[in-house]
Amino acid sequence: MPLLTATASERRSAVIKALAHPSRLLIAESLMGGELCVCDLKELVGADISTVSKHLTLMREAGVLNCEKRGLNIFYSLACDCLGEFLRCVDKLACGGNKNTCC
Amino acid sequence: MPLLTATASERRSAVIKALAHPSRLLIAESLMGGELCVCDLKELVGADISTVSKHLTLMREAGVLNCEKRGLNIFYSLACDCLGEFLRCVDKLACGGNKNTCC
DNA sequence: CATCTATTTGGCTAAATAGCCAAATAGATG
DNA sequence: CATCTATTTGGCTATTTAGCCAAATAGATG
Repeated sequence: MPLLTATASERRSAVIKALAHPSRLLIAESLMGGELCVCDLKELVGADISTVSKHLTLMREAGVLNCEKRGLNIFYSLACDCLGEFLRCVDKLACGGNKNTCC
Repeated sequence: MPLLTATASERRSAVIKALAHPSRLLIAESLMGGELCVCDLKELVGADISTVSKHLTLMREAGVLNCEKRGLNIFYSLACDCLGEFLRCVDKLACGGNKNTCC
């Protein structure tokens, strides 16, 4: 399913999904400190490098990350500086979590 | 995996995941206009009511929704008014989408 | 140009998620 | 209290996603 022909709603979901996996969220949070190369991110996440690469591809295709090749390495960075406010909302919700069980 | 004993990172991911599915995102967007009951949301989403109910349970357990029983109906509402800024960031990213394919 | 390094891609298996139907539950109402 | 309505739960199948390994690729370097 090519993202270029996706509906606005599908693209929104793809962006959110790109941040919904624990490893991918960790990657995004780490990139708030500046760009990192794939091998740095592999250390960070602690998974096979091919797994990390696939996470990065998914995030890039969703529009969340940019990448740039310099020398031997490929450096990934956040496509938008709004991640902070995104996470501020997430944390507000995550703190409350599970309190309401009326049903 | 009980959410009460989850790490902060797991709870964050659960919140984001709760908004990452197209039907669930639609539900959340609709609730920005005020609370709705399960049968309203069933119409909106157009899936089996049991499917909708499971989406709602997941969102509630993640902390994204609250619910309240009144009369025969159960009304769901957003647990936090920050969804607007959350989506503002998502849309910034969703617009850019897929532009960068250096690799 | 042969080789080395960093990264991606293909292919596979295991695990998680989504959706439907049928059955159970809880509370309202006659 | 029998029944009705709204919703949830259980159980199942199909689809999607995650992760590993091995192989391919792209560009840098001797």
